[in-house]
Amino acid sequence: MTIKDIALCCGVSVSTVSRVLNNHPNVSEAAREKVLCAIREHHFVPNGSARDLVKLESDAVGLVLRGIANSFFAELIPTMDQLILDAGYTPILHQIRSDMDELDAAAKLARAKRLKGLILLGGSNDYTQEQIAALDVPFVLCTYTNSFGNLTPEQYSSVTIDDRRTGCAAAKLLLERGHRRIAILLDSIRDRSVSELRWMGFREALEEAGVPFDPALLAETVSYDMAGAYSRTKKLLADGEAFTALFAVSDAMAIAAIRALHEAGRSVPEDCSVVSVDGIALTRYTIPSLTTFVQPQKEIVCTAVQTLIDLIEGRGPNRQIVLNAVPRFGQSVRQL
Amino acid sequence: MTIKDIALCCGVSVSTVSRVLNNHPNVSEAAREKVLCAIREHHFVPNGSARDLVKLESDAVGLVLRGIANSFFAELIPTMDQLILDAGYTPILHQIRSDMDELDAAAKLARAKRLKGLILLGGSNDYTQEQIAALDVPFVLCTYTNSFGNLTPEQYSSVTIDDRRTGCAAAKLLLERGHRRIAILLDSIRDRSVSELRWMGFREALEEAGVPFDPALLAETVSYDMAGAYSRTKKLLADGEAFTALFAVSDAMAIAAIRALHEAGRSVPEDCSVVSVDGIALTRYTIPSLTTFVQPQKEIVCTAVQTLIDLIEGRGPNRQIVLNAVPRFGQSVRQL
DNA sequence: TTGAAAGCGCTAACAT
DNA sequence: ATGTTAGCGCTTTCAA
Repeated sequence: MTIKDIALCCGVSVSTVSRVLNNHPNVSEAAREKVLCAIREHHFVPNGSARDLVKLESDAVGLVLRGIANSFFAELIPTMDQLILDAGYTPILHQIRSDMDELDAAAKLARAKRLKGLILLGGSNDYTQEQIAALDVPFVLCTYTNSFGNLTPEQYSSVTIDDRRTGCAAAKLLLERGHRRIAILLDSIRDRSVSELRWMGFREALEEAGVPFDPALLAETVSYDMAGAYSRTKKLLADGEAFTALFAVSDAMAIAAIRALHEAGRSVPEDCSVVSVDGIALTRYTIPSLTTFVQPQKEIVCTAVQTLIDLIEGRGPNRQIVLNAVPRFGQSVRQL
Repeated sequence: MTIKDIALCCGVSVSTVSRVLNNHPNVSEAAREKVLCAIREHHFVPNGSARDLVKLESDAVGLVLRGIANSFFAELIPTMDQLILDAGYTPILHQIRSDMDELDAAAKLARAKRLKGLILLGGSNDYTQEQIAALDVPFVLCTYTNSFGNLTPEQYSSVTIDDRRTGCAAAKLLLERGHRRIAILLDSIRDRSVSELRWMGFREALEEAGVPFDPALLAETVSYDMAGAYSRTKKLLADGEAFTALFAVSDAMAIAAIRALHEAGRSVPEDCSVVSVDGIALTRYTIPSLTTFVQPQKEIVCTAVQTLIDLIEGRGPNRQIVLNAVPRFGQSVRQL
């Protein structure tokens, strides 16, 4: 069923059908009625590819998401979707597998679908000039800080919290409460992701406080999921190193860690304090509720979308926006 | 940048470029090399719309998801994606807002994108013949049971657990452990969704056991999120009706309820047992871990994809598959 | 108010 | 092995 079929069965030309489809003014009531009727009757929906092809301009912006199962990002999507719609654009969600290069995927997507812009959620922190150059549409990196110094501010836009500073603040929060032997649970200290940055901040804070860090308290997981965090914490406990607090780089990891601690007979916060980062909805409800550095979801979303729209509509230069993650005090931390 | 530009700058015709792009055999090494080089240099990516338009057949199957933030469904997506790819098709994720008609959205999507098939995740349980008729491609309803009897088995395929029976089993599990005053936390008892079905099973079990249900123990939330479940449980507690157990129709709701109980000074399972449905990854890690009726995610995904592929490739008729949700015993239930 | 026709970028049949 | 060309379904001038 094509526009031609509809035209045929209504005794009008394709242009008239097209006009009706696009709410153009110059169509007689009679013709419009006839066409609409045929459309309803045949459940006709115009072919998107043909439509997109013929119009040089698209109004689509891509949302490239790494890992749909990551609650923090999943929680951002609905609002982001809505804001993009409100701005008059069409959001296109695209999730990519964790083993793929998100910038490459995004660049291809942008070209293949003629996107107006891109928002990248949850990528790495270490992009090369070349990778960035491949993106020929405006884009905003969500949760990226140019911490490895490869890019210049003119080259990219970003909205993020300061991961390093957040790691630092988390450590300080624990130090201030008397903790000295603090374990850290993270993905990897050299994956150029938030893990590495939060780890750097964490180390800094300890150093500044003159507290030596025992490498035995560094717990790197293999995978970024709860199972990995759980078993790694088990191992940490089995190794027998003493610690009174744990910093987990994500809420999900913290929850898995708390379970491991619990099973080892160590209550949180009585026997071990736990602090993490993200502030997903769940953390208000767990027992104990989590003390976590909340990423300002609403602000992140608004700023990211606004920045992108400004770029698309030529209203502004690339911007790097760094927001504050503020601690929300739950029940997972205690004073020593 | 189009295929024509590449052709021009390589001194070949568009067909040669197209052949290279599609790995066709009859291209000389020299030409292929030249073209590939130009493609790399210009970061050329063929226009997807033009491609899709020209080929009558697409290999796309749509995954229509209601609510990306729902962990249960979010956890299914990656595997489903992979299985679809393995079968030689291209998955297209499409999330729709909760206030939209998912069948209508799916039908439009199928026509607009010439989809080969559809998998619908997390819709309602009450579709009309008309709605179904609008779908002109094979489809599988994931978590649908024709419980309101509008459809005939020839009309649709589905993969689901038996929600009614699961509600029944949940109630029985609690009854067997001596509970008589059991509260139930759900979305709505008349939204034609899983809530209503699980509620029906729950009532059945009570009746069968000769245990009268106190309407004061029916807790309907306004929204399907944790905040709603939390405040509704608070209200239930404030109302002062006694109950020794709670059945929550989803894990997320159970977790929120446990927090509300906890804040009211009632521990789980000591002062109140809690059982739920879904078996999301998280439930193994919460404290207490949840006793929950686990939906067999892997089986659901495999069966759904297999059924769809069979339908697409004309290998089978519509099938309705009902799987078992089996309880996984956590720490949230105790014997009275 | 309407229709005829060009062309969006690509693939594939056909011709060379 | 390579080029020429006819559409895919639609929107949009332009002419009537």
